[in-house]
Amino acid sequence: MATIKDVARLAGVGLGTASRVVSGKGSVSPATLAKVRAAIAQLDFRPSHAARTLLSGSSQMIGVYIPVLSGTFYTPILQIIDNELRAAGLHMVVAFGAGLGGARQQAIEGIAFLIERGCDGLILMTNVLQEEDIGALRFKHERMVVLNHSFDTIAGQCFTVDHTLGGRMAARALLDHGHRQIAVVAGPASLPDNVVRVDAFLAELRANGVDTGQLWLTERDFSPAGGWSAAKELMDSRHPCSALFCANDEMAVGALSYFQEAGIRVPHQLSVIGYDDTPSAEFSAPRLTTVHMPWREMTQNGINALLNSCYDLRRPVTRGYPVTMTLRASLAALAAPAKPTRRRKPA
Amino acid sequence: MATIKDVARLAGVGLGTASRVVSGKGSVSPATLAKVRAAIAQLDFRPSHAARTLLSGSSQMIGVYIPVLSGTFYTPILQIIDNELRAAGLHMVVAFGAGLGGARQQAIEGIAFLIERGCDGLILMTNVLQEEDIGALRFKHERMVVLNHSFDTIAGQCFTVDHTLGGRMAARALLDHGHRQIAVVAGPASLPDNVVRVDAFLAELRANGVDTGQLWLTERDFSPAGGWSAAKELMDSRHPCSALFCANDEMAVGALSYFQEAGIRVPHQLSVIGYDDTPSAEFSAPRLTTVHMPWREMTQNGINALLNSCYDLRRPVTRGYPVTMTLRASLAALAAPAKPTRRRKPA
DNA sequence: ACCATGTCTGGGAACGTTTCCAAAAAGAGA
DNA sequence: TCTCTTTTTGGAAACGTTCCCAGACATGGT
Repeated sequence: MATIKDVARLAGVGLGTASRVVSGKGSVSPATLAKVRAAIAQLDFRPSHAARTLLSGSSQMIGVYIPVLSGTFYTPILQIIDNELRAAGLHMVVAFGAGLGGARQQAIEGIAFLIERGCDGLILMTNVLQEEDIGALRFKHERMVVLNHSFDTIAGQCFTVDHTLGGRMAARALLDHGHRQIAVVAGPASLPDNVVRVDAFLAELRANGVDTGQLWLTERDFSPAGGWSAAKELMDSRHPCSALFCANDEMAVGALSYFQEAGIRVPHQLSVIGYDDTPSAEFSAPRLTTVHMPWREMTQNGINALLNSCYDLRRPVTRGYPVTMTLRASLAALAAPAKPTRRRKPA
Repeated sequence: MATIKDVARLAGVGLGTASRVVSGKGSVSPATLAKVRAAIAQLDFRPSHAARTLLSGSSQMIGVYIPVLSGTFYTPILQIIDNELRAAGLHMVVAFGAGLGGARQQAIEGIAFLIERGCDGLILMTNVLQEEDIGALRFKHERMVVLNHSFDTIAGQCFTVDHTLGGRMAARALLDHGHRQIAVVAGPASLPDNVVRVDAFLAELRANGVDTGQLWLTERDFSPAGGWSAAKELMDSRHPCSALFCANDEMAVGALSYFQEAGIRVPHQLSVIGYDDTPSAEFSAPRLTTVHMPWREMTQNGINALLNSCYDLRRPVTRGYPVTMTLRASLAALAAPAKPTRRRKPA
């Protein structure tokens, strides 16, 4: 790889002059400019990123931690981040959870990797860290934002969507369509964002006179396989219900797969709604009605806040983003509200 | 951030000694070792990656280029790469296609970014580059492998799966289940790997006496939306057929979504098979029969070859990986082979 | 001719490591 | 005690950049 010294030598100029041409700062005579440009082209010179980072202390790199790459939840957000950062002339480095330890240990290690790599700022998507981890982290690396989870100690650097509103809207959508016998597949009880949405969902049902005490509810791990097994368990239980709320789209997709297999017709026999509005909801069979969470707005504002703190910018940062419902075929109005839904035994 | 100078000063030793402790190379007396270790812990010292890279010329980083992050195709492969690299003590940096230019321009830019970043080696997943781009690239950066596509000029650095066999197996699966009236949704004609699998599929049908001249075939862009619209077009055409082959799983999932919507029962009225065996196939409705391509084997061998060339290793590299069928509910045997399938008009 | 005011240029210093090399210290054998 | 080896140590050099400073050179006003 050619260095700037080679460029300077070939162009017959000094180091400083060559550097001025490369960086575009400082004045250079037109004749020299042309000479150096030619040398750069001839040698296919590209400045060493490592050297620049070492000298300037800034890597122009933002690190992103996500727990897993698979699934349909994180990748769209990653895509948004990458686009925004590129537009700002920055680059994204991603770390995933990996290794032997538990989710918390993986997160700590992944984040350590990003710091070590010299990232100017960090974007963290994890809800398994404890406040104390954040405390230790803040000591090492101040410039970071957290997406989709709020840590009390750094609430100002956390950007979340309104899961209370999301849960409530899911309930409203079902109630508005006449459903009152509703089953729920919740996510892990250890994840605060899951708890918030499910609690809000149940609260809204109660506020409308639904007895949530006798409602069928189970907990799964946010995976399609979990949704599938939960759906099977629900059907096997023969618990009467006309609608199913899944706390994320992936579980809803898994549930739809089971219902098709079992011969349960969605939405005619059973309505299903999801949560998140990930790409997997758009072409499921049937297409999934789901709570559209403002991931894009959350992400963009988080990035803006981070860049402000990293590079002394004044990008606008707002909080509180609208939650909407994406209505698709998996939700239908209950024709006869009072009568329990008839269901077939799985084929 | 503390530097090794701070460590040396705090421990009361010279720079070289501190460095020896950090890198673990060279002999240090037990007493000094303890002192330096303590200083490192106290200052929470972490060696600067940039400085190491600058000095050694090796970044311990492997760059991966993929065209898009969304969808279910690339992420599992990315996950495999990340796991393998971590196990080897290396790190992965990913670049996606982004920006204004076409796919080819995006790939060139993304790869340029990876080179600039100082990656020791490159893993490229793209079939839009031309041989001449590879030629230009090879001039700049020799250490690279290409996955899922073969460039003649660097065939030894390309790792692919056998799409001829894959296409043939898809055909065999349908023929074995009695299907002879088969529709096809191909991928983009510009992508060689698509062409190979579809040609092999058709060839196998012909070899078994199916007249592929009058077979219904359309071309889409590998997306679920494309699969959906192709399925609709097929139904609207009222072309008689008992099975549909989609050239990838994403299109198959989109097609399944349409069939559900239109009231076409899969597999009873129409069998559907996909290609790739991505995670999206596992919990579709119905679950998708698909050609399981050996992505893991391909990826691992590609990584091995790359690491051999980057770090003078002797990891085993093989070629030619088994292709299998993953049989799921979307494929059923044709009960009455001679009789055309009855179909309803979409609701 | 002289000085003031620019514009342009070249090279040293610094960034944080590791890798040398030489020197100091410590044993070991006589 | 002296010499010869071995272990341990400290610091200079280098990696490729950018920034700064000083100097060269031109321009223009007196």
